[in-house]
Amino acid sequence: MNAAVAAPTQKCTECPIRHRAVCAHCNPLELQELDEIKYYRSFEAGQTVIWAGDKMGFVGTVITGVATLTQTMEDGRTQMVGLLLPSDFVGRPGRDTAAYNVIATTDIVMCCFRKKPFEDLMARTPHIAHRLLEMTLDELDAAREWMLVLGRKTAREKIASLLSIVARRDASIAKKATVGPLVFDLPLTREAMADYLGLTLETVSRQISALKKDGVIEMQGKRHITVPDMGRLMEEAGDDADGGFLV
Amino acid sequence: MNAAVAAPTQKCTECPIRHRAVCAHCNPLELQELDEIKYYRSFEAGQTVIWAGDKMGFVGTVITGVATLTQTMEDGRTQMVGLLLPSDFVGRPGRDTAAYNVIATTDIVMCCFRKKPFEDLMARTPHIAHRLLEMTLDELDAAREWMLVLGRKTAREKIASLLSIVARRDASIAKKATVGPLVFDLPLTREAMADYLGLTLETVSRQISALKKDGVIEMQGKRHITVPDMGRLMEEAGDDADGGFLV
DNA sequence: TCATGACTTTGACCCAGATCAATTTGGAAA
DNA sequence: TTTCCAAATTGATCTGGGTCAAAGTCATGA
Repeated sequence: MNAAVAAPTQKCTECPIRHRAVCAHCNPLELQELDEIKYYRSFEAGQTVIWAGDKMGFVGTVITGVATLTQTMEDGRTQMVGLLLPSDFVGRPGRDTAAYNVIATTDIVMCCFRKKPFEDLMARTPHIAHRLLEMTLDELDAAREWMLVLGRKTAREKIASLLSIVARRDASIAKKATVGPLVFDLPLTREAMADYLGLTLETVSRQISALKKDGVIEMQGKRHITVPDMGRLMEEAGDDADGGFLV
Repeated sequence: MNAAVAAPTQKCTECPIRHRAVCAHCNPLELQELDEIKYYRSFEAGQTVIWAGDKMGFVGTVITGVATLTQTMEDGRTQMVGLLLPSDFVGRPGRDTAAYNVIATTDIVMCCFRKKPFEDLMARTPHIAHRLLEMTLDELDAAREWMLVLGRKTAREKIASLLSIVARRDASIAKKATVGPLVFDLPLTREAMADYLGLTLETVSRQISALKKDGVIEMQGKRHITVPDMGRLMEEAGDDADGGFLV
């Protein structure tokens, strides 16, 4: 039950998130040593956690809520490069300025560690580096999966891919069965979805309407979504139905 | 001079590649212990090093030549998700099947380590995990930079971005000055460039012709390129001229 | 030298998604 | 309850890049 004191190499038993050994219910890095230097910070929806280029004196994980990592070009075009759901790690040991804007899209709570103590502990504790390497490799896989979405999928497939990712992450966390209808809240505005997928918000809106019309999804209000058939949604996303998605 | 025996934490003095502490001239992971278990493999241009899903019993780094990491959808759409230039690492400790197709686009030489001995050594040698974490974080940055290219740049900007990356990597390795004209060979076919950038090969060809016509680049034959003004090229790529690119 | 075939370029046309422009919706505050 | 307004939807039109098709180039080996 008490996942916080599970052996370091053991996966969290509460949250069977694919490819992720830690989750919001656990000590984010599964190490008791870290408990002593952690602290919590919360941010409101819309708040910027940190701007690209700013000094970043901490690392941490998202405990609850959703944040995004974005890049912006001088003319304002922006691309989301990371979607931070509960259990995701933020920050980079060994670098002292943030490379991306980190923005809370819902109210969030983060578990943070000041960078210096964290790095010291990491130097002393080989397991942290292993854990962090594993997490970083998972993130790299997710980024590469996303590159296929950005480079080769149609607008409809892109939307279906995003819904599929959020639905599965949400379902994992909530420990719902993966068969039968799936219900979840979209934690992103249409604009954020557009920035995620390299589209405009109008196209996002149109494609969501189309998926709704075709019965792939049902909506209650603007954010609450029901997926009657997850297999159908994944088919729309252009994925093998057995699910290659790594997020 | 003998970079292979440099202290593990020291950057390679031969190849000042931004964000990368190792290069083709060095022991790929800067650890003498690894010398004892390494072996070399070469592949001819066009050869597949490994298919996605196949068992992968080794990890390694590219020593010379260029390879690519690609993903393919059932209908044949393919997206390159990694460009492996000399010093880049391939393979993932802790996973036994390849996640992507690895294809040699030129003749290549790789320095390999059988996975089991490598993992054993990694468990015993904390520095390897740190080194690998650092490299993986660099790759993640590169992947995210690439996501901006895929999601938000125009075809012309995409081509300029790719040329800019290859030019800089090539220039770094060859230790050329970064001012004045830059000369290099494109190690990719038009089709591979298209798969990198999420374009068609026709669009790639047209945009290269356009950059040539506008004097941004000059070409001798189909692969040999001269960049008279690197700043101009980076401007075309939509980057700040001080160079944000992480590859 | 010529034939071969892979790679590249160029042209003509089309369409998915962008852009511009109104509305409409739904949730929160008064 | 009504008001308000950011977020979302929908329509009309435009265009960058895709698609299909036809040459052009060049390295290779017979």
